[in-house]
Amino acid sequence: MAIMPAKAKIDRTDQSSDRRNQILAIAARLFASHGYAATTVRDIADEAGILSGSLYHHFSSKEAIFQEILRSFMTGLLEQIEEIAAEGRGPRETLDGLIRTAFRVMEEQSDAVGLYQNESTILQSQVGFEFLSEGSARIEHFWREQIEAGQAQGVFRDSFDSAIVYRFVRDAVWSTVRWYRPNGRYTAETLTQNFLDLFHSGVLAEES
Amino acid sequence: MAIMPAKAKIDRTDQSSDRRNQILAIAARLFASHGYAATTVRDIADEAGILSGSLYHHFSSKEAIFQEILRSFMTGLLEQIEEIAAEGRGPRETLDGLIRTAFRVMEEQSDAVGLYQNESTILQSQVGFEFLSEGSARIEHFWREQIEAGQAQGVFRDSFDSAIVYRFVRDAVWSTVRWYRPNGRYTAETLTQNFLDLFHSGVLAEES
Amino acid sequence: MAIMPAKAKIDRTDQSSDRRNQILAIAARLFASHGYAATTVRDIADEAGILSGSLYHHFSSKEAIFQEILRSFMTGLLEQIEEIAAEGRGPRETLDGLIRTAFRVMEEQSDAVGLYQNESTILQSQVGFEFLSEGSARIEHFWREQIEAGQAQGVFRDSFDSAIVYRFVRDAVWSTVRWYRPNGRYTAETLTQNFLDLFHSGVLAEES
Amino acid sequence: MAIMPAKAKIDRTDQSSDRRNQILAIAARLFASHGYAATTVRDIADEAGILSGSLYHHFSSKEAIFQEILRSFMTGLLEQIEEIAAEGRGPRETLDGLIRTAFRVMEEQSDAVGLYQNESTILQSQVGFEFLSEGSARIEHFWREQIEAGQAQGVFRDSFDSAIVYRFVRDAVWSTVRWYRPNGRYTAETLTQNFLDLFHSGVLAEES
DNA sequence: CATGAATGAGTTTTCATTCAT
DNA sequence: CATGAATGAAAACTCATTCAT
Repeated sequence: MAIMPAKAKIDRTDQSSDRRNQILAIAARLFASHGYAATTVRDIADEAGILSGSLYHHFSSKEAIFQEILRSFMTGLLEQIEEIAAEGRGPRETLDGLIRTAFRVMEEQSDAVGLYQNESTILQSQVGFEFLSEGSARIEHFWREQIEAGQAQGVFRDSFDSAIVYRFVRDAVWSTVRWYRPNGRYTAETLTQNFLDLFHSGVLAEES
Repeated sequence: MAIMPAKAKIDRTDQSSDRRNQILAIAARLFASHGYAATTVRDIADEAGILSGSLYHHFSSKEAIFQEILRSFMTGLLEQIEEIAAEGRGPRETLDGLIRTAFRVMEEQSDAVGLYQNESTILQSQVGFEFLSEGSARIEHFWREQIEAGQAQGVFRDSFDSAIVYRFVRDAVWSTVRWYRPNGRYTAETLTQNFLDLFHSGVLAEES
Repeated sequence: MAIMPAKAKIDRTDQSSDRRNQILAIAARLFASHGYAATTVRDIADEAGILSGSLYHHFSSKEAIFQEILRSFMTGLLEQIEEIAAEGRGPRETLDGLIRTAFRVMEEQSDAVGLYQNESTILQSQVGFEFLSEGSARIEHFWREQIEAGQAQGVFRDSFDSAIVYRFVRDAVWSTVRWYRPNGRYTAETLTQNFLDLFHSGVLAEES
Repeated sequence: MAIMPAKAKIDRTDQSSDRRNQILAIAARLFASHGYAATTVRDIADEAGILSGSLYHHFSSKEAIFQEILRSFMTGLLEQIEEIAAEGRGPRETLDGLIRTAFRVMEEQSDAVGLYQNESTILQSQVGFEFLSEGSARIEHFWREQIEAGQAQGVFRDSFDSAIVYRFVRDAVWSTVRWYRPNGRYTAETLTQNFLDLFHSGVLAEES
């Protein structure tokens, strides 16, 4: 089962020079913290220690930077999911794996995740960002297959709708990026544990 | 137990004229769909059928419009929660009530909710928007009291952290605004049912 | 000798209602303290307790208010000078009288004087404000006649140019409006005494 | 005796490029002739041959231009006065020197002087323009020291107040900028001569 | 690669003025 | 007389982008 389509590595100017990546990281952080529209190319250039005009030696436009950040995030995410799919384990183990992965990605790439969380509504139908809907549709499809397989096998209760539950889970997990602070009160592992616990069993105590 | 502080509503121009409210509604919709920064005062004025400068007869700035939308949303939300608190029911019933209310508010004020979801990260530490953190802190506090009371009474399992669970729930519920479409495939009631089911019991089938 | 031309009382809407005069006084104060351009009609209306649009029931434009203030100031000033001229005293007594009068006017109509001091450069060649140059030319003419008469009579030294001295005196006197504070350290009488002393004898001690 | 404080010139963008100075000169002229508020950034840009937005490449705001003009004027003026103070001559010679210098500065920097004359009232208590009051207080202090020293030494008559006389002199001298025209009827030297004559001996002839 | 100067189209905001009620 | 809503023109300022050096 292929989550990702045939590899189509986009490399406009694939001089993955340090400079480029450094700028991408700076931009991701600023976009995530102030919003894409509210971040100016000068903000990015300032932090990179160059003049705003000089950014155009590395990227063709502000939007190109934005796209590249999200595209590489989405590509990486799909690869991770692909790996889990490749393991071919049962529905419960697979979903647990997806959830663990999501929390890990949220921690490791918090800027891209935050950016996606804040701008996705607006991006959904934007030209040039179709890869986002495509990627997220592919992920949703895989998730629903797993949920429905689990329900068919009696591993999961069948009183809920797979699409709805998927979205609740997805949003709850990714939204943590808004309040999770590395080196804060909680570790990503604690979040994962708590989430899986809630996900598996809900809040109610056994009513034996 | 008081969720809201003493009423102190002193608006500089508190003429809740029809025109004002009409403009607020237009602005809320535009801010929610394109983002605050990407919405121009001219967009708002155009939809209101006036010139952009004329907006300043009603509001002192673009940000003032933004603030007023969020402030009245937060005020209304706190009132709703206050009502539930006033009923003084048990933890499970109270939380169920809060969740039902949230879905209802999400449906009725989707613009304000969407706006809050998309811009909250950026607003968190913005001057003039402190009422958002204050309100949300008050809500979180009430939620956690209920969760912990339920755990103490044995109604809820005590294997999870009240703060973490609250945030998962909050984010999952409010995030629905991003994909829920009135008159779409799902009703708000369906969402509520599915959510409560998941919230109460998780996904796993009884392992008897 | 007539300082003023035939009476041409300007009364566009000569309802010298209290309201009008009240507004003129408010406007004069604001124009004097913040400058004409930096004072908005709304500032004036606010202080008058009405809406800015309502000002237009009393005056045809912002500039009309400005003109009326300066015109009535100039008219009054010319009348005062006329009176002194009518006394027909000698050059020294006449100039002393003019100086005394100027300090008195400066004290009594500080707003108009201040306004004139700050905006005169710009107004000099403005259409609609020709009465200012006309009035001030008339005053200068009278002054120079007196100075030159005094020099001819041997009352004043004749080592200086009447036009230059007139301007030094005029500017020194009127400029006091910028720093003189009623009820402050100095009285207008003190200023007058000091000025006359300096004017008459300069700073140097007798070199006997 | 130090008139100026320790040099602390730290400009954010201290590239005294030709372009900057050129723009400053244009702005000074326009501000002086039409007033600060009545001069638009477009007026300045037009004369500089660029678009109004391009001004912001050189200066952060219209007010910043204003400040820079006045600040460099005040700095230069204080330096000149410092030089005179350094000569350490007697009160009469020192004051004569200050007056000569003032007329020279008035001629050489008529725009800045005119600007200061027209806008000082409004600027007096404006944030960011404190250096004006500070500078002028320092100058006043030096003048009064000289006047009082002269009175103590019997060089000057002691029938007048040093503060009042200083202000008369200052205003009479600087106000000439409003009517003095280079290449006009009078030279700056003529003004200086007339002023010193009046300043030293007043208008009255010897009453032998 | 980077600078520094500029463009041009747009933004929010201001404000004198008008006018139906 | 006054209000309240609006106009319309212009203001200051922003910012992505270009380009000669």
